[in-house]
Amino acid sequence: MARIPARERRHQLVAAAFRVIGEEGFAAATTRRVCAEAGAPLAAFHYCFASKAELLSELTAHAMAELETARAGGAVLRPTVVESLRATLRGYWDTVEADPNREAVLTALTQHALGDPSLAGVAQRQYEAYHRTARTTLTEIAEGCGIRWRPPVEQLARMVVVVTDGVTVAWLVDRDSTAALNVLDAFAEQLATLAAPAT
Amino acid sequence: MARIPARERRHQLVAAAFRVIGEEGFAAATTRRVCAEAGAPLAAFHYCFASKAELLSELTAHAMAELETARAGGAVLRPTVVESLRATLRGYWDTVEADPNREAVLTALTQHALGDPSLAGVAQRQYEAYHRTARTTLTEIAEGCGIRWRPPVEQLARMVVVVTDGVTVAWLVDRDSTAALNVLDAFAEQLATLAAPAT
DNA sequence: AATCGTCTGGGACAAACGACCCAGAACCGC
DNA sequence: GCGGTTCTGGGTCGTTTGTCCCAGACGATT
Repeated sequence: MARIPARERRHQLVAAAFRVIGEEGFAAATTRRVCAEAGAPLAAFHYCFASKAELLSELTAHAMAELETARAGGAVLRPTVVESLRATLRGYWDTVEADPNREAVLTALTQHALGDPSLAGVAQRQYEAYHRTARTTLTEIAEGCGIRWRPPVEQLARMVVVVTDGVTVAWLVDRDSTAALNVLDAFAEQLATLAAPAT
Repeated sequence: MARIPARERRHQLVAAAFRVIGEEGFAAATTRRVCAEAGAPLAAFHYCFASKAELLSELTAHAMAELETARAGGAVLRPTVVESLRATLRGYWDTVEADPNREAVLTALTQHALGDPSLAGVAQRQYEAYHRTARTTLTEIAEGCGIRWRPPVEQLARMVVVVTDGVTVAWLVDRDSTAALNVLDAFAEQLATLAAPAT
């Protein structure tokens, strides 16, 4: 087995855990399974991490960072509001289809955090991050297109989170990309009707 | 320990598993934990069920039956389309708040079924059931209000599933009932704009 | 009251898990 | 080349899990 510095091993193990959870669910992510996926000796696990919880903690941070770059990278500006919304939502969607595992892991993470009291707050922070990126993206579009949002941005942000999340979960189940894009496009049009001329 | 016929024990165990999964997640639902929750001896488990998988299978059937009655009981008719949609969505929402565990179990079930190949198709059937009930409810409203839906009903049904599912998951995380109702009401108004006079 | 099928009680079991340990191989700066 | 650090290999430990077993207590039927 190749000798690999601990720092790099950590990343390998996190990435391996990411794949395992994404493909086989949270329960499959045992220390042995993760090490096998990473091609690492079992001893490497507790050499790199104090405990399994530490791996999970790092994985959570990693997943949320990836999410932030993916969803916040959004805000694609176009001449009209509808087109901007559609392009932005489609931009997000591209990142989902490009790496379905990321979303699978995030939903698995949410689910797991909801039941485990020791992870209380993790799911909340996750969704606060969702709302925050949705809010900034909506504001960028409003400024870029020279409009303002009629309802409070918080409310619109929640709608965005609800729809993107719902679309993603539905797609994870049946992998119907056409239906997913239909819903997102329809949502873009509906959202656009909530724009008003800037004050 | 009271002597209880096997048939009744089965129901007790299923109900106990339901509570455990809803409150503590899928991983907590061990045979011992479920029996303890049901107040049953451990031996009762494998006397009533051939395996844990059989319990899970029965629990899935039970959850989907509950879901069907809850979501399909919908279709509250009002003079206008908007009001009907809003009342129907709120009717569904009442059942969510009345029994949050049901939804928690269903999302946990989806998540679990996505990873486990031996449960392949369970999540798919679950979402097909969602779509079916959404479709019939939308059709009922269309007939009741004397309108027709401009886009294909399948597409609208998916939107309904996406939004209700998304709202539910978001609420399970932060329990913000006001925000949930806001989104549902806004969605009702948006959906109503997709109605056209009957042919 | 004797009998028979039903259910309980208290174990037992192998497997898999997280965690730990330590001798020694590989690598580094010197 | 040498010494010390870094990582690996292969094991062990206690716990928890699903599953199984069986003697015996119970309840209904006769």
